[in-house]
Amino acid sequence: MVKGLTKRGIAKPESLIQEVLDLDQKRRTTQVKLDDTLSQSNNLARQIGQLMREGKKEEADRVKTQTSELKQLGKSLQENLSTFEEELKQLLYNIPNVPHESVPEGNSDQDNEVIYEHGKIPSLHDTAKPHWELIKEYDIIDFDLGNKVTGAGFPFYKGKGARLQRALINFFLDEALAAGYYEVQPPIVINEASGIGTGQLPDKEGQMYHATKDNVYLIPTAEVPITNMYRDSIIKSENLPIKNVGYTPCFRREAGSWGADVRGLNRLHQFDKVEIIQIQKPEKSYEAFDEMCKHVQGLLEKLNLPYRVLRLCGGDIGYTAALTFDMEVYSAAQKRWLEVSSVSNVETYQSNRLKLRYKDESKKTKLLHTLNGSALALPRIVAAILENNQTENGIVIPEVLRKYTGFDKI
RNA sequence: AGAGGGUUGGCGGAGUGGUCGAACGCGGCGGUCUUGAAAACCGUUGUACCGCGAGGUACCGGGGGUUCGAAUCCCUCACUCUCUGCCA
Repeated sequence: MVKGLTKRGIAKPESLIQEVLDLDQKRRTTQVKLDDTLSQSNNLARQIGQLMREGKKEEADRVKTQTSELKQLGKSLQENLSTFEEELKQLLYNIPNVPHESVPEGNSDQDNEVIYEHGKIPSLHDTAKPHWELIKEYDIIDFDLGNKVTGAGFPFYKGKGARLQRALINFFLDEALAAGYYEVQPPIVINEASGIGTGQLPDKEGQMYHATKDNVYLIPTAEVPITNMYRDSIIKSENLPIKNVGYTPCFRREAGSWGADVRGLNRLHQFDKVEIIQIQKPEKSYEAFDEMCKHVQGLLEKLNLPYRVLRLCGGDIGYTAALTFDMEVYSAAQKRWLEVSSVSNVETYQSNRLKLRYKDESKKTKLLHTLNGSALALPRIVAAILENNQTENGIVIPEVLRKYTGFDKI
């Protein structure tokens, strides 16, 4: 654990862990004392009840005098206990997940490991354009209109642009269904408890749109509502694994960093995504992880997009994840790799907060593992399709999408 | 948004101050009976924390209060339902 947290660049994991252990010890001894005190006063209360029923009022009154001291003690113990519990909770909520042993060390995305590459990087003609020029030329995505109606990062998709988008959503959903996922359409607004359940709160408070009047948040990913479906539940072993897929818009405030890297569709405040999630027994969660990665790779192969798979390093991996693979497609005109999917095994980090459990063979209640992955995030896929498939006389729609789009060229 | 009702164990649904963690029904699990199954009957059946264990403690939407004692009384918040209004 110390090693794992060090990979994340946490300065002194040892002292942090020691702090947690100390606090837990204090919590425990306090609770024992409290339980004992309560036990005594429960006994006295029972005695009084007994005496009252027998009509021995004076005796009951005498016993009553004994209770006040216990009550006082109980109260202060209770206060101590609550304090310790609250401190412990705060401490634990602010510790990220411990990375899987295969996670490489590193501080930034520079240190991520490329573990697989697929497809040939297309060589485009000299006049090839980046997608932000193509969308203007063909009038399929309109940022100016978005600026007018909402603000930066909220584009309009128009005509064949809108239809391409819809085609991709349907294609991704159908592929997931074929792979055994169960389709859900979750709410795209969540309450605070859900945000805490999947770990967006308190860590990512600033990244979500917050409707303060009702204290609800716009989802940054469908992972939040779809995983929170199972908050506070004990899943029957025979119903595992749970495999759900859902399409939703996603909203991210993404404060900071604007510039060339985030031009056009590369980063938006609102975007569409099809998300797959799995809930699986601990011993099988890494099988599920591989299956999910294969599924995502299959999608990219069917779309004929060159891609690579990265194993994220300790410095770049998300707060809640134990292991994350990012899938990046090559966007030929920008000459850049764009992240289009991120598959994570969160292990028990979320289930612990969600109280998401199952009964194992020996009928013990145990925490499940949760996994999530994009399959896929739309805008960058659109960007890559537009750029990679551009020709002198139009943009060629990938074969697999044509039955969804109803046209084969833009 | 206004008025009123509700929130109890996997589900339904009792319970208005004292052995209530909670009747009863359904469902689940185990058993008897049966060639097998159904029916019937008997038993069992929540979660968490502490403890080697016996056992103890907490939880009847959340938080607080009254009381020796609260599922039951009071305050407060949330959610939900019905009616009215508005509305895709």
